[in-house]
Amino acid sequence: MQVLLIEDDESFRTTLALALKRRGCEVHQAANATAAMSEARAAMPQGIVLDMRLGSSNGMALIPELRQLLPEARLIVLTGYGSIPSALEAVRLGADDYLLKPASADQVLAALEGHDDSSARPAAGDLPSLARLEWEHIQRVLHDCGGNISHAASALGIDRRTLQRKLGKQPPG
Amino acid sequence: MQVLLIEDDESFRTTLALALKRRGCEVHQAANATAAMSEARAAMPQGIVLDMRLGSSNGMALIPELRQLLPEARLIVLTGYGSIPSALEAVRLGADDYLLKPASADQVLAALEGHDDSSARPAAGDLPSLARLEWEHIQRVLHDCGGNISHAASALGIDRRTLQRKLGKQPPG
DNA sequence: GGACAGGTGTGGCAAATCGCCGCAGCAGGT
DNA sequence: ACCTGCTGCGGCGATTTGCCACACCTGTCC
Repeated sequence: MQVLLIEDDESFRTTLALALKRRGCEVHQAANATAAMSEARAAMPQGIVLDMRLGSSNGMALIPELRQLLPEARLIVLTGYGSIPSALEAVRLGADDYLLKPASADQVLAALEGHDDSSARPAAGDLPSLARLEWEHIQRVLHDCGGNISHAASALGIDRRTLQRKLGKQPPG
Repeated sequence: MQVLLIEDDESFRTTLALALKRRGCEVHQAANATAAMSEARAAMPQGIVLDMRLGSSNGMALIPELRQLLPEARLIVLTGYGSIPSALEAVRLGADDYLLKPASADQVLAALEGHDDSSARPAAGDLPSLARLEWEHIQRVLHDCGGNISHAASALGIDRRTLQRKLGKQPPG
């Protein structure tokens, strides 16, 4: 299966690309919107994995273009923070599925093959604890700020010192 | 506009029904799956608001039936705790939009009319503050526990007294 | 080189918060 | 009546938070 991986975070992209290759995919990579479109035209992949946040531009805008160029391709959106409205927007624009980072390579592959990944669908009665939710959100925002603790703290609305103290502790299990 | 409101929580249903009537809708109500289908056959509404959790049964299973009976109707899913996978599942089954409680009557009406509610869609780079995320999660879990503060507190992993104190304060803006 | 801005790690301290106890009231079931 | 479970409230010690300060490092600009 030919897969086009559009993702600006290089370490994450290469890791995922390697994992997909190991699972038998032929992987093309792109780090920005223009490279993504030219790669798509050149390779005509059957599967696309698209990050929502490509540097400054919005990956969402790429969905219709990709869909028009490759109507038959399987288009998966991969995003860091994700919300229900943005997920619905993505599928309205033509995406087939919508995954949250960190997503395992198996989850991505299952989405590319069109399987419903039941492991990602929480049971009806299971609710994350407050501490766990907080920790996951902190990790997401921190990664979103490129590891910049000061910016992450102000985005989270808490003191930089408090963020540092929270990061120094063990994640809740 | 004829609207069918399928929701088992009576107080929430009557409140929302009143609000929709005040906005010019003709509202039919149903509290369970069988009543919903017979009401749908009788009234042939143009709009449907469906709660995901109807007592013991799963509202998700109703979506294909309703869609088959009323292919032209606007079908909105309304759910208490909600997740991205379940939102995608709902639209795959034929829902048009997916809202989280607590949703204002204006939000519901906007969804019924097919407007994209931009107020619910965060800008691409905007990240919710920790306090806001915590507050929303608390509201969700609390509603999911049927308003039972003790159960919600233990589900959240915090003390009951702490939950009471948090609830006594204003939501973050 | 020197000045400067921005990010990070560390410490201290008052104020706010949390966890945990108790108590009383009130509804529902036996 | 009795017991069980949920709720609201107060208090107290332990923990956490917000906000200061300071030193260190890394670039950039003059």
